[in-house]
Amino acid sequence: MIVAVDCSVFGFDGQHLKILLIKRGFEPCVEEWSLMGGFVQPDESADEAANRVLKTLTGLSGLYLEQLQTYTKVDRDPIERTVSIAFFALIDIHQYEQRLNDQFHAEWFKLDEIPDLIFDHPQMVQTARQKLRYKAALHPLLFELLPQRFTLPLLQSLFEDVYETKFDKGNFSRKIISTGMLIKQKEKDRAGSKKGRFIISWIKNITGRTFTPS
Amino acid sequence: MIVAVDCSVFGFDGQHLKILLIKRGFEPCVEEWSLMGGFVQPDESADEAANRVLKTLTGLSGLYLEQLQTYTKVDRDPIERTVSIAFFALIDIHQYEQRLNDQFHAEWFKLDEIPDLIFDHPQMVQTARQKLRYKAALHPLLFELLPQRFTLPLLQSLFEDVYETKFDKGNFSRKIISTGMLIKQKEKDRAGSKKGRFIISWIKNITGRTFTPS
DNA sequence: AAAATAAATGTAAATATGACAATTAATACC
DNA sequence: GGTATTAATTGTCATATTTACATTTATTTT
Repeated sequence: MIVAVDCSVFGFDGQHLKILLIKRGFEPCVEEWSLMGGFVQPDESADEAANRVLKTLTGLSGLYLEQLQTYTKVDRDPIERTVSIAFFALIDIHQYEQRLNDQFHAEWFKLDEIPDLIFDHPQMVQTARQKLRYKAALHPLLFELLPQRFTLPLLQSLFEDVYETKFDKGNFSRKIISTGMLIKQKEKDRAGSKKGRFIISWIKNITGRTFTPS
Repeated sequence: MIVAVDCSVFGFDGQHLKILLIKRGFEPCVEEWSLMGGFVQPDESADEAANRVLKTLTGLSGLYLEQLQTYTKVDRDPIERTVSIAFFALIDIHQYEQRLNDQFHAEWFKLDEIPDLIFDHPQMVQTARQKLRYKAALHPLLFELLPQRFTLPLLQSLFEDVYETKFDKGNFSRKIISTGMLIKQKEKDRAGSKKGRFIISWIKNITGRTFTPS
């Protein structure tokens, strides 16, 4: 039986949460859109395979990567029996090397503009979205989508896009700051603002802190 | 590559949450304890394989079954490269047919008395426990471990065992009743109680209700 | 100086939590 | 019948959290 991995790669361009899809260059289903994937090799685990695939696609290592679920329907791949271990990955979209776009015919899509996908990839994407919301409500996760240095309004707009709602500015600020995960920098980001927004960064691997936006 | 399933089967005997383990009757690791598992056949999905395995082991169909995670370390099986899709199942321990015990050398273990297990099965069990707690806090799940008809004190002792803590009787009752999922029956269970406890049952598939015990 | 806007702070109602006490009800046992 | 036992429900109260909305302060551009 063939074992594959498929990755839902999320990014945030400052406006919207997006997902990275590729146009397949090989059979079956050439020229159709799909998640980026690959086969698990004899000498690697699924995590290693997913990391390898992501490195190839994005040029980045050490991305936030989480196993989602394994898809095993008998006829999910029309050619040969394949089970696919689905992952989702979070990346700082600005670190993504655009030159790789051409090589893999990759493109970022807004989540409400996703084209038809092959196989059970639509399901994978849906499950990935659900899990992202579910988990981000309890764990500091969405920071992975931002640059190391960002601003509070940007963070808020990310949360708002992920949860498709608006949050109160004051409450959001209080809550997010109370986690103790953010470090306010001296500098400001002056782009498109009179006063300028403080740059903040965050502490990875803080133990045990969880939060939910209000 | 070989694809297998392994199931953490949970039951509740009225006192403690327990897990069903088997003593392997075949190589590798004969006579060692392990989760019940099996190989995914060419004509079945992993869910179907898990259900088949569970049917064989417990005599029961339609158990609550949830995919956990897939384990893929290269050398996890010393004989041949095998990936294993881990599941956890919840069963009403009283429906379990004891006669199957002998056939599979199966035994129920309290969670703090689990023997050494083969391969990465200890990890699977740990992940299953975590997920059970995590999910049961937000979804009506633990009912699956009880008979169709049970009592409130029994439900509470189940929660207390799962979360290894005590809950306030009044608060627990208010909270659990406020979900609207319970139906109080006319009859009572008189075993070991002066007054007798009302039999209750629960409504499956109620939409969207979540709860956490206090 | 005026306008803009980020960031922080204030406040108040509504709701939830958690601990504990008290009451009511049903039944077994003497 | 009376008493003990325990299930089930209800009361209460302090505390914490959530949510909505308003205000203040600070910083910078024009």
